Amino acid sequence: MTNQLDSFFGAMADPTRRAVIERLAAGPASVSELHAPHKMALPTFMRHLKVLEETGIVRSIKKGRVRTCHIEAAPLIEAQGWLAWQREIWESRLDRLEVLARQIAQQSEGENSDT
Amino acid sequence: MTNQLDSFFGAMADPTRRAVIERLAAGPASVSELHAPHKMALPTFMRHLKVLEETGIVRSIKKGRVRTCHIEAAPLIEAQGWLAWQREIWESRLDRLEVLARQIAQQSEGENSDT
DNA sequence: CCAAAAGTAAGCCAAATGGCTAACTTTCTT
DNA sequence: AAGAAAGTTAGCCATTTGGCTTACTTTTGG
Repeated sequence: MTNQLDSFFGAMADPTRRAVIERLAAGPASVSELHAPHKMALPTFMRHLKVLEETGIVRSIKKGRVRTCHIEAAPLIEAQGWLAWQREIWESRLDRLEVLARQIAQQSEGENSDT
Repeated sequence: MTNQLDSFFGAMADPTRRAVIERLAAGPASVSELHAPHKMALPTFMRHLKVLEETGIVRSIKKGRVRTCHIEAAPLIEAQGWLAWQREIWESRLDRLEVLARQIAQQSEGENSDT
């Protein structure tokens, strides 16, 4: 995936990975602790963790045989910023759009609007 | 994908689709207009549009032979909300985490922290 | 020093994703 | 009525993704 946002959104698109984020938001945890609530095999789960690390959303340090993971702020902030930015732009003309959409809808009385 | 957030993040993970959102934030546009800046084949592009529609991020109405697309607010707002929520939780303890991480790092002087 | 604990590594498989072409439908425009 | 314009359908293909098992390494507790 090309840039920061690509990999970030890609990482967040999976429920397991979002659950890990939610858990880590409450504080750091070991791989096994993070794995416990998920019924998939450990190696499978590890790959989700790896995705999060490669994206920079999660960091980890290994002490002895235990790897402890924690959240990294920057990517989340960037993504939130992008969404906020988009929202600003289109919200500033949302009322106009609604009007426009309604006009088009009325002009096309008996027509398909979906699929 | 299970819930709203899954499909939303999934949709946003593709650069073509994000570009479409960015374009549509500036105002509605026809399929061909949206397609123009992208060098992929039309049918391929159409499938990106379809993903956006199925996710509810984009709506469209067809009048005559032209389909006009516009942005839908709700999903973006929900996603932004989720991110903001996460951020709140973990930012409230970020300083504590930094301290903790540093402690662990020091305890494990000559060890691997990655891979 | 030996076994359990905690990760890692390697490889296999099915389904989903993202790209293509070719052919078809519907709606203008002339 | 003919042809261009704007989508749409269908089907093909390569890569990626997300899941699994089996086997291995490194710590650590007894």
